[in-house]
Parts: sequence; structure tokens; C-alpha cells
Amino acid sequence: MDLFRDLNPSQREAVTYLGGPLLVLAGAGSGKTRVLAHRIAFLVAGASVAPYEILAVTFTNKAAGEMADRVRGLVGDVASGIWMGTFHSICARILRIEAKKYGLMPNFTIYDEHDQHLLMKQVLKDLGISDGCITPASALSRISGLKSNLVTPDELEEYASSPYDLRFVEIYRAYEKALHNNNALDFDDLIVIPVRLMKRLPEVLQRYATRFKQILIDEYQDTNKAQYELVRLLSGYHRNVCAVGDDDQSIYRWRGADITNILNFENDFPDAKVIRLERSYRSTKTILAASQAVIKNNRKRKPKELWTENEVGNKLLVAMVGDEQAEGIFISDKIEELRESQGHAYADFVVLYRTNAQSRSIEDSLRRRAIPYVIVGGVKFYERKEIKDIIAYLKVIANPRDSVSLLRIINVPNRGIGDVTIRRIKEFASSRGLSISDVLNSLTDIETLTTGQRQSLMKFADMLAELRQKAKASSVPELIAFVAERSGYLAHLKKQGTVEAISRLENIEELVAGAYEFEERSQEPSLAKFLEEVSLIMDIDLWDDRRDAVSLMTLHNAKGLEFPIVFIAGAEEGLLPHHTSLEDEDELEEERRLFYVGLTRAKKMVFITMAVGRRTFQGWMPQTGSRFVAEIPVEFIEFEDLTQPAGGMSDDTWGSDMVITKGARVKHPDWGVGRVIACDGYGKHLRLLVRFEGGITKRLLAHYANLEILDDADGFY
DNA sequence: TACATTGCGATCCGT
DNA sequence: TCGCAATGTA
Repeated sequence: MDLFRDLNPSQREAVTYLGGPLLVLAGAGSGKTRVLAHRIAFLVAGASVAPYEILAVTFTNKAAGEMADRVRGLVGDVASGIWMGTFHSICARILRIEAKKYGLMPNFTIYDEHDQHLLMKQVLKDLGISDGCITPASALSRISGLKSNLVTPDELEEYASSPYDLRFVEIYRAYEKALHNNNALDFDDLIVIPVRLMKRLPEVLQRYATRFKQILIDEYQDTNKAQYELVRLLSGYHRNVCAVGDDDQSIYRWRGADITNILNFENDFPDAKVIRLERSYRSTKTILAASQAVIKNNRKRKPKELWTENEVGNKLLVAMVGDEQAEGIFISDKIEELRESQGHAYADFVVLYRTNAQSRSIEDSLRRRAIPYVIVGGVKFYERKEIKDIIAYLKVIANPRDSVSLLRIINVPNRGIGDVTIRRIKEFASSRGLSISDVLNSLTDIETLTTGQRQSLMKFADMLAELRQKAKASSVPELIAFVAERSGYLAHLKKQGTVEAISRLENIEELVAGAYEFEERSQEPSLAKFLEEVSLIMDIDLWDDRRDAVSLMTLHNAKGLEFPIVFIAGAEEGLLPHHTSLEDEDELEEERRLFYVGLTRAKKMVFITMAVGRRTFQGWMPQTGSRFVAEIPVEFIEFEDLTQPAGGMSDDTWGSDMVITKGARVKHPDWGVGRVIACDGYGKHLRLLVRFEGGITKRLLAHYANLEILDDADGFY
């Protein structure tokens, strides 16, 4: 078997070790994905482990798909039997099987953040809390923190030390009860409930713990307490757990990830074997050295020495720019320049940033240059109003007790069921301890309703019954199309006829198309499974990496990826590190890890931009360079100050209304004759990208560079 | 009860 | 800048 040919000795050891708990400390670019894929292949083909006895946890759904492909490539089609996916998708799978033991129907709904918010608002309202001290968001954030640490309301009550805490216990309890009444779960529950079930019911624990002879977990540094506990429980019987991770790349502390899970692995599993992968195959020597110099400033880390046999490569270019627009222009210039001079494809580039809001100015300049790009995150498909509406119909069809979704669509499109009507049925339902759905089936009992209100509700209830009937006999895509039609949603949009409405119609069509694709791909194309997939989908899962386009994403989304050329935008104090992290040493270290993750995505080149100021929603903010950039030794950096004019001529030599267009031929005293590849800005800010005949490409501020225009059909000045 | 308007508040990262 | 919540109007 050729399984080991391409592996170095440490990798090979990690792939073949069968002596119990194994921790693989895998530095950036050290080939951990390959190790995981080969290990799975080895277990199946070389260690007689059946595919269904393997559990492989990946960080994204996309990574699970790619892992399956790689395994398939190594040992053929056995991957489909392996339980492979994110913690959330694997737990959802377990819960579908075990839901009843927890008092849940298997058709439970998964509430996303928005649904949670609506539910919590109702909870706070019911408890009579409206003082503004506790907002739905703050309550949910605290509850999420508690859940990821497996703290129940009862446990919290034991330790509650203030009246405030006690009141919070009530909120937590009421929220849990509300979820239960809706036969719904939040994201944290997906992990927490299986853990509780396994702790409470030995037969459940035994079923899974004996089944999974081999457990593999990727990105172990970003597991939280609940996930850790799940791993501990599941691996308790066979004790074969292989955790792969890098403490330097732990970037989800804010979401409850506990870096001590990896730092203490050897305490938790005293007989654990530890293998270090310290040879990097990804980055140049320069990039690797620069990133190591930065991360060494973190105190809470396992010491490690990464090395590489790769070439030395270019220095990192740090560019100081005037503002976010100049930053975008610099990035687009560089991309065109490198494409032109080195034949790079668009797909070789990624632009990374700390916050999604930063993408706008970069997108603007890419669009102006007609540079193709794909953006990860931002306005999400499944969060668009029309998609959420249709999905809400589906959720109500699948789970009648889901009142959050039901209330979302009860009057969308308008069908004469207004606030007053809704309030009356809510009151009736809560006074009798019924769900809204129950009440819809006994409308004649509600005496407070007017005849008109009752009629509207009856029509709605009839429609729901019809949709449920249809659901029994149709595939998911057929059902979606039927829902959109029968609910009046399509007619409602068509009537509007606006550009926006048309785009919404197109999105609904795309949803149907997506459902057809789901149907072909899925082994179990049920409505419940579809809703589960839609609920657990991640931005990065939707990333289309086959298009020749520049990628734009947050540093968080870049985890696990690599690109020949990486831009890190907005390397400024307050942005990276983010201002919310400046007070706390641990959070600052996490920001440093984030910067480290950004640097180590690069194979060939890194460009870092810092703006001297930015326009935010508050107005103009002067910015200073990131401390993390200052931590890179100067010998690895080339610095370029683009806030200063290129020098040459005084203001009045050239008019400020000069225009030069793409394709123009120009002459420069130093570099000779060249052609304009791209231009941006206007007047004094007109910037040119000029490729000179000597092969040099330069970025110039046209107004200041001593240029002579030789030939420009459209240009004038 | 439905729809338009205004105004405000929030914004880090995301299952 | 945007989305949502409260307010106003038909």
C-alpha cells in the first residue's frame, strides 16, 4: 500500500499509532489534513476498523466533504459509512435518534440566533422584565456561555450570589422551558443535550461509546467544555481518541472554546502519546520566520519550533495607506500587477480582515477594476428575509409547536391577521397552556375573536393543513415550490414588481434549486434533514473555491485554508487587535493568534495594509499601526508609505481635473515609456498602475509623478 | 389593520 | 451604513 509514501516520519507515526489516546500538535502548514485523511484510510485499510466504527469531527461541513473525498481517493468508497461532520451536525444526528429520551419529538426545530432572539424577547416580556438592564442579546450571550460550560439553571442557582443572579436563573429557566414548549433547540443544546443524555442514561452512552472504536477530532484547540465532555464520554470505552490541533491557532475563545482542552490533553489522558508536526510545507522561510516571531510574544502556549525547507521568498510588504479607499485601491493594484507580471490567477489571492464591515471598501475597488471576487459571509443567503420566510413555513410544517416560526409567517404575506388578532390567540393559548398551533385547530372556542378575525385564522389554518398534507406526498423541492405558491408568497412578490421583489423571487427559485441539489446528494432527503442542513450551514461551506476569483473573508473564516498570496487588511490598533480586546491580556493573545493565522495562510507572499485613518459610522477615526506588525522583525519587512505623494511636481503644474484612462501610453523621466494597466480616483488622487517597457510595474499618483502623456484616445487635461 | 415614515441604535468574530 | 422598532396615517 502506498499510503505512507508521501509522509514524513512524524506524520507516519501519527497515521499509524494505535496505542490509545493520541495528541497531534500540528503547526501551521504541517500537513495535518493529510495526516487525518491518511489515518482514516489506514484505520480502514490497514487496521481492520469498519467505517461505521469511525467518528471524525471536522471544523466545517466543507472540510468534512473534502476529507471524505481524500479518503475515497486513498482507499476507495468507504467514506460514506464513516460518521464525519462538525460537532453540531454529528450531535444533530444523534439527537434525531435519541430525542424522545429527552422529551423531544424527533421533528424538533433548530433555532438560529435570530429565532433565539425573538423567543428571548417573549420570555423577558412574560417575566415582566423590560428595564433595559437585561437585553435579549445579553441574556442569550450569558446563557450560551453557561451552556457551553454545561452549567444548568439549577447549578447556577446553587452558586448564585446576588439577587441579580437569581433573577437571571429565572430567565435561564424560562428560556429553557420556552424552547421545550416549542419543541426546539438552540445551537448549544445540540451538544449539551447529547452529553446530558449520555451521562444520565448508561444505555445511550454505551450505544455510542462502544460503537466508535476510533475517534478523530480536527481543530481540537477550538473545542469548548461541552464538546470536550462529549469526546471524553464517547472515547471512554475504547480510549482511541486522536486529537489534532495547534494551540497557536485557537481563535474561538469568545465562543466558549477552551484552549486548556489542548494544553491539558496530557493531564486528561495520562497515557496519551504526543506527536509534534513541526515541519511546515506551506510558507516560505520568510513568512514562517515572521509569523513565529509574532506568536512567540504569547505567554500561554506550548513552545514549538517550526521549520521549512521551502525557499526564502519575498519579504512581507507592509503598506501604509491614507484611508480605507486607498487600501482597496492598493490591494486591487497589487492583484493586477502580480497577475500581469507573474501570471497569477485571481484565485491565488485572498483578502483577510478582522470584521465583515471592512469588506465594503475593498469590494468597491475590486468591482471598479472588474476584478472577479467571491466573498465569504456578509449578507447570508439563508438569512435573507424571503428565504427565512419560506424556511419558517417549512419549520411550521415539520414542527407544529414551533411558535416562533409560526408567528413569523402567520401574516406574511398579509392575510388580515394583525397584531390584535395575534395578541388574542396568544393570550388564549397561554391561559390554557396550549400551543398556538393547537389553538388554530379550536378557533371557535376563542370568544374574544371577531367573526372576521376568526375567518382569517381559519383560512390560515386550512392552508397549513393543506401544506402538511402536501408535505407527506412530496419531495422537499416540490414542497418548497408548493409552499411559495399556496401561501400567496409568490403572488405577493409578483404584484410588487420592484427590482427588489424580482430578486427575492430569484432567491426563492435558487432555494428550490438548492433543494433539488440536496435531494440528489442526500442519503436521506427528508424535510427534517433539509431543515437541519440549512440550520447548520456555515458561510465557509458555501465558498466556491473553483471559480477563478479573489476571495474575501474574515480571518476566522480563513482557518484551515491556504493561498499563494495573502492580504491582511486593516492591521491597525483597534481593529487588529480589536478595540474590545485591548483591556484583557488573554483576549489580546487571541487577537495575536488571529493575526498569526492570517500570516500562516500564505504560501508565497504576504501584504499587510494599515490605514492612517478610516471613516466609520461614527465619523473619521485616525488609526495607528498594529502592535503585531511591529512585532515582525524588520529584516522580514519591506515598508511602503503610500500616504505621501510620489514626489516631483508642485500643485500648480498640472490641473486638478486631469484624466488618464486605461490603455494610455505615458512617459516617465526615470522609467521611460509605459502603458496604463489600471487607474482609479480622480484629480489629485488619480492613481495609475503603469507597466513600463523595461518590465517594471509602478503605482503612481498621476498628479505628482512627472508624467508625459504620449497617447490617450479618451484622455485630456 | 396595513403601510409609510422617521428615528435610533448598533456593530467583532459565528454554530 | 443598514435594519428594525416605534410612530403616524389612510
